Amino acid sequence: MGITGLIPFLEKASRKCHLRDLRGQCVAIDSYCWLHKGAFACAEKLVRGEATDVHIQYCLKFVNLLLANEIKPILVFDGRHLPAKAGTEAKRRESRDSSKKRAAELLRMGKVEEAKSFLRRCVDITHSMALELIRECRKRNVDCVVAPYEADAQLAFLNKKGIAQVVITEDSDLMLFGCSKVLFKLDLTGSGLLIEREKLAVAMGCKEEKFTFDKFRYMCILSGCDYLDSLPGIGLAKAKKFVLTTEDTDIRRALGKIPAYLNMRQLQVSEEYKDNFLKADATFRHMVVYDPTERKQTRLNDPEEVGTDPELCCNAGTFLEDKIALQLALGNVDPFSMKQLDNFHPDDPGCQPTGGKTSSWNQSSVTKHASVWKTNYVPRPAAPDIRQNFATQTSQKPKEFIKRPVPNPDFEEGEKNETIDDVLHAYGIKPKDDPPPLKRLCLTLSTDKRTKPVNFDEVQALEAMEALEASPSKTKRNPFVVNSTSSNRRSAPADQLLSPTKLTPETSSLLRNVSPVKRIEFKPTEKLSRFKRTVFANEGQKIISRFFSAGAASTSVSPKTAPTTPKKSSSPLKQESNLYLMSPEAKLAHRGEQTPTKKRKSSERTEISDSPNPPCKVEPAVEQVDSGFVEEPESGFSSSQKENEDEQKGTSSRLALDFGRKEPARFGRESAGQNEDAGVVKMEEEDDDDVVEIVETKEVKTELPVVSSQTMRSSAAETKAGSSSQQKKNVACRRVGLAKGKAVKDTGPTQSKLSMFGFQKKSQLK
DNA sequence: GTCACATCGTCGT
DNA sequence: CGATGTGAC
Repeated sequence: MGITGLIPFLEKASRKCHLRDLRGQCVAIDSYCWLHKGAFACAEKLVRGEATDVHIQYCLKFVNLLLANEIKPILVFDGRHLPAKAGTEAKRRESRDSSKKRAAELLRMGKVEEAKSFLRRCVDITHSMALELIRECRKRNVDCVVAPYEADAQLAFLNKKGIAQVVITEDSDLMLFGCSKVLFKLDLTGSGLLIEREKLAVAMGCKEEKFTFDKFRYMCILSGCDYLDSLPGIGLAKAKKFVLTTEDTDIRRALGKIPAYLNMRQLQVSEEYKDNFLKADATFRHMVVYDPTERKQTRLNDPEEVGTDPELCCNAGTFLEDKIALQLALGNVDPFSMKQLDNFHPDDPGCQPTGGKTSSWNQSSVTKHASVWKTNYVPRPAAPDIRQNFATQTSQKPKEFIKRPVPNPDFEEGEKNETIDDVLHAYGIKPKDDPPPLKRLCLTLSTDKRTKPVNFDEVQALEAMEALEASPSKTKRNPFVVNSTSSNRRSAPADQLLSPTKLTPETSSLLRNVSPVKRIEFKPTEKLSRFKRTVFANEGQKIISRFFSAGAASTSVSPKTAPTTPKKSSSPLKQESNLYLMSPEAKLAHRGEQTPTKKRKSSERTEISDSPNPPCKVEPAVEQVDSGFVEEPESGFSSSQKENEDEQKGTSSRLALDFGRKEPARFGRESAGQNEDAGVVKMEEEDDDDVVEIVETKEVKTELPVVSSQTMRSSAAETKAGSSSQQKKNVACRRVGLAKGKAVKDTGPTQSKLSMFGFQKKSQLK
């Protein structure tokens, strides 16, 4: 939920920012945001448990964008749920569950487009999705950290510790956790909205000397946060009024005065609310996080240092033993089941980056950045303006924020100039030859030539090209390059290395025994709005959908693969009904038309490969997981085109139950006690397993018009064929975060993004 | 002006 | 998740 309305509220503390302004810095990312947005592009596949990597590729686009701007990314993932958030999680699950029901109902009614919108809403980001992304990052030497609990606190910790100078997220909560710089709304052009802690006082309309970060945090909690609902009738505005009015430093006592200060006589502040307020506050301040450099869990802030009653930290998480904590932080174990899914270890010579399979745009896919997971990792020094922030913070709240650990003499002279630099950047003025970061920060206005506005596209193109051709031999300074001869880094003594892993193929194959079958029951009881009924009343009969293109037949499917096979719930009788959400492949299999192998014709492949933007194929999700499942030949992940082609050819061999092997999007919990009903989509949980089986009823299917999916696809193919080379270029450009080129400037969104970039200001300057 | 609530969009093509 | 619109005070 975050803090409702906080981002607009902090408008005065924010400014437009482009990634190029963060060059040379280290950025920690709330990866959930990317995964969630990426999952929209392939929501149906995810919900149905089909293999897809669209969401992963989407995230990698951002990663590449950061790399192209010479930024070191650290991807941070959510870990276990805090007890304090159990309610929120339950609500979300409920919401997903109901979306799922409505989607199924709409599908049953043949309203596919409507259903899709609901399918999108019930996608859950699972840890296995995170792990897919983590694996891709590992190949590229891009750091990932799974938070013990919430990614928010972990991000703040990396920021506080000086490991990451900026945090990228969509969640306004990050500000509460005390991040110094947070970049919101980052898009694929590289621009976003930067909110700085240093400017919070301005945003709150509070004098600098009267402002404390506590006041800001109290305000946010009062207005309602994830850990505590607000008092009725209290939002950000009232909360602000209160925290700026009260002089009482004892927050508990102050809370009692809310009704008086806000003229809300009817308002009651119970002791319970006060307790919960203090607990929520402690949760924000002291959540358990992971320190990758120390390889142990710690708290975001030490309760003792700030005098917080340890009792109040009851919702801020508990510590795990170091070894398990490391496994969790590396992403090797599922945070919920704590099952071991992988056995990556940064010290293991067998686990070194191999380079990810990427498009031709990024040949050198292994970054040169120093990994936080390497022993003796030295956090990069913050940029001067960041350091200034920390200095300010230190003077305001000595104990809450520490100074960056490693001072760098290179930065000592640059502080004043950065302000000028900021201004120049803000006005879109940038030197053509952007000097290396460290040097750039030391430039003065008088010595540089940065007076000529530079076309944004050109700048980006230039930078991207530079990044692409970056090689160790270039004279260009890359602040992240690991220099093995560097004196401030030394090899870790062998005895310091943790034993790579105790895992054996046997112990790590926790999926070996997985034979999942989930069923869920849906009753088509919910009603559509009158409007929707009107709109779709006539359309329903014409809807063309691959959901319904697989023909009739409903022979039972016997799972071919798993050593342990789905059992009772996959009885032929049950499988016979409900094919609504079944993948096309599954349906084919359902019809008994599967072929043993899925061999793609090279001619089909050619079209894709020759495109400037070939789908980045990645390794199968099961690659490093000894799941015990039989590996599909050449299955891997496939582009949507590939899926379609397979579907078109009808040569898919995927079995109905196979798609459960890639852990499908998690569905909401089964609502208990529902009766079976005709045309009901069902899921049933068994042994904590995650294979989802959703099938469609015969009866309904016969009511629905089955339209050749060939028709659809041929029209799609026409569209494709018509794509010009310019379009292809545009696509290719997007991959590395370039603006599309002049022609594209005319398009609405791009234009608006360009104008976001300071073109307005430049014109004002004239 | 402020708040609560419902609804929509997030991608990609 | 945020953004937006609407209706209630």
